[in-house]
Amino acid sequence: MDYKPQIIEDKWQRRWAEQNVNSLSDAELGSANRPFYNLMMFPYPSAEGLHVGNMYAFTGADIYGRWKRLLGETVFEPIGFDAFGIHSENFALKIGTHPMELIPSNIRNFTRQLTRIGAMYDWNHIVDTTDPSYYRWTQWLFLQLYKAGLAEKKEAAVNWCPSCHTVLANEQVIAGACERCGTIVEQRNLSQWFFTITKYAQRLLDNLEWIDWSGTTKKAQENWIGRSEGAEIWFEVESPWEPTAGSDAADAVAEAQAHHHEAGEDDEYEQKLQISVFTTRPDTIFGATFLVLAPEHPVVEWITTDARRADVEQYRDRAGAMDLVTRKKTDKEKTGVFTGAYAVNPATGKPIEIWIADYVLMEYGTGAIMAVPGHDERDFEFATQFGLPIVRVIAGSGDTADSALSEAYADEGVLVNSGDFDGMASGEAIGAITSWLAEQDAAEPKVNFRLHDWCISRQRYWGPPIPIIYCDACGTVPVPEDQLPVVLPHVENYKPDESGVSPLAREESWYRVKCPECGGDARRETDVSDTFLDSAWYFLRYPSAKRDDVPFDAELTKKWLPVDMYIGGEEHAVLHLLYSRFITMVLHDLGIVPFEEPFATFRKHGLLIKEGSKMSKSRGNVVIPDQYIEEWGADTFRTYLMFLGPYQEGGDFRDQGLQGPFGFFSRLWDTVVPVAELGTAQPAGVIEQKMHATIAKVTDDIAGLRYNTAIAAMMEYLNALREGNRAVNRAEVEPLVVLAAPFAPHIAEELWELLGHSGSIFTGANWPSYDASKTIADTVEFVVQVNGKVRARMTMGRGITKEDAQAAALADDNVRRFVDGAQVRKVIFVPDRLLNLVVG
RNA sequence: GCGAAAGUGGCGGAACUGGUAGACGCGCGAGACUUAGGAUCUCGUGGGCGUGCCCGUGGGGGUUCGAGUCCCCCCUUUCGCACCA
Repeated sequence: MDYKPQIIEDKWQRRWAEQNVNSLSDAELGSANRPFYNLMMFPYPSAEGLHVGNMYAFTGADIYGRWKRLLGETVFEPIGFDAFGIHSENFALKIGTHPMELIPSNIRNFTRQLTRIGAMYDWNHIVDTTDPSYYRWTQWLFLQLYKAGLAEKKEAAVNWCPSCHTVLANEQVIAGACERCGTIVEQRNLSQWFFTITKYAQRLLDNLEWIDWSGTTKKAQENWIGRSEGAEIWFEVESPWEPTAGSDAADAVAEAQAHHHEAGEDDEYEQKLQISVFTTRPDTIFGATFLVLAPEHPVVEWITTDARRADVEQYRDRAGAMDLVTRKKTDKEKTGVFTGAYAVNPATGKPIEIWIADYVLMEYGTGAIMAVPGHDERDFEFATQFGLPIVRVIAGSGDTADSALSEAYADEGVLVNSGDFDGMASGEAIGAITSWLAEQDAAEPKVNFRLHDWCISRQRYWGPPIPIIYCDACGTVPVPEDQLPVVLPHVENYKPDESGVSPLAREESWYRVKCPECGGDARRETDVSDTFLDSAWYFLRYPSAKRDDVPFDAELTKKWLPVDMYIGGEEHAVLHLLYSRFITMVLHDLGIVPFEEPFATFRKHGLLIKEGSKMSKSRGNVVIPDQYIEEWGADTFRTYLMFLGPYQEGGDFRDQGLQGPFGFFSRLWDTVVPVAELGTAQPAGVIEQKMHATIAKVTDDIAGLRYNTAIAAMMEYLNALREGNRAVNRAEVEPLVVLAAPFAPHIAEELWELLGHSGSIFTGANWPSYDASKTIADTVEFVVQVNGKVRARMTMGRGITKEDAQAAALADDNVRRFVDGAQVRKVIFVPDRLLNLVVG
């Protein structure tokens, strides 16, 4: 009887489904004593089907879950579909099938594939983000944030493809062009909904200290949040300058005045406009020889002089037409124009020119910088280009106050040309100058974050409608919670157009509604929300997937969350994983969930490559799991994926490699089948030690996700069992079947049954235990070195003394060749390992 | 540019707090069984020659009785962020 994986796998997959082996009933969910929530990142159900990358992630997570289950924990391992979003919609447009038909068929295909890979998913607790019973609660979530003042609508620059008539995400713009049609993308200002995640920046950063996540993932979040400390400094715009009464400019001045009055200033500052800048280097302020504003900075139109207005307008138009990706390219030449206006450097009291340039971004800091060309590379380049003054205010070692600058000196040093601060170290001067300016009410210490507010609105069709109604009388009105979901209507023409609004804005019968407050005529928000909002809370939904009265049941949430183990790709380090943390933190603050971090443990898995190169459709080297599973069986395929490299680092997929695990399972089969007839016996002496050591190693390796070495250890053990053609007994082989079960569940089930057990190995077996004292062999291979070089290896009893070892070593002919005639100066003895004789 | 990780046989990869480099597997070589099997089983497999030695973990220094592992400098690759002030 040969090993026939396809027959076995079919049998057990059928049985698991029929007997509900892998799903938890609601009663079990509610009563579990040792709940373990084992989560993997739910897939986007693409039309291409399950990718080997998905399977790699899922298999690694499934092994962990199955192992926990064999350890006696109640493991909840759900799966779902992240099916809304631009990818699905674009693909639907391309092939001309409506997403409402395409997605369900993709999901059916994924379900088939996910069953075939042999993961123990709880098919009774599926989540599909496009199901109204799910997105109803996504909309509910939006309303909670709205009510908490964390959702607001404001104008923002977005990428717009004039050919596809749509907004594009930054990732969809390749070298300034639309990824689909190649048209050059423009910037448009559209009114967008934002979640103010920036209010949580510091906490999101602080909690990274204690959550148990892969280090690289934490680092990526830390960089993305991008905290920088420095100062905000105010530069007065020089008179003569007067705002027109009632203008925005006048309001801005009034605001500045209020600020000064608050600070107890007298009226000296009346009628003055100030431009605030953020800098991490206030120590260089004496070298700030001009200001640069982002072209779209609101102050620009008020301060520009008549003589310069034409040039300024032209430059602003050009910058505005440029797409965001090209604009942010670092290697392009610096451009900019002078506004004609001057500001006063608060440190030197001297007037400096105010320029606009596209290298200054409105979205970071205050949208304006003090340019210090002597000590900032970009400012240096700009000043050189336009002949602006460059002053040295920091001296590095060997520099004097007058040393010429051939390039920006951005390092620390000693202050020069800085008035009373000359001679101070730059590090110290940061604080000293900030305080000095603060006394004059010209600056304050400031922490700035790179993180932006999360723009969640999309002018698209395939997403959950944002549950907001606009009423002329009442303004912005949230849809009452009892009227959720706002169902996404089936729209024939869901193609985005030139208008800059969602296709839903063409559905008058849908967007015309009565105001929930006054009953008057009103209009729905026609934008839908970002897919990342769907995935920012799905893990909360799984245990309560079947509830339609609440988004998540309080008791179940308390019992099962935070997620115990979350495994996923590093590509989501900053988006999904950050948004989920933010949403959870908000829900915590609103008293809705009792924890503020959603994932107690997160481990990233590595990336798979194929025969040394990246997998891609264009290379045609994408591994499709189905073919391999059909050929080799799911057990072999799963095990090979885990064997080809360290799980957290990824590895190189080579077709020939499948032979290894397949041979292992064939030999395991050949070894166990004859044993099934025999009774239980004690493991043989030599085998017993190896068995305990193997159980210890496999257990430890799985816990650390070192699956490749766990598999190697099982192979070694099987090789030891088969060595010398001895009779193998049941006590030697049964633990191995259980060790292999997380990796190869089907063959493990079959062998378990052949060994005379009834029911599933996952409910019937216990993870084998080991006796630590039995993991150690009685003899060791002992090494003798002379001057650090190995001269002999000898088998010794464990615990041999230094004296005995030395005597044995000196009795060895080869050792003697190197020792005789020389003086032994030193003897190094490492118990049970080696003896090093230092001679000379 | 900033941040992170990694460079080990023909290949994928092992190697605990410094202590036998190359576990396990692929591939390859020889043999056994036998004859269309992607088999199975035994033995071998880092390189070099003088067959017990020499050389070997990206390169160069250093610490040490002993370095893949620790320290310094350099090179290369991959990934993330990037005109972030």
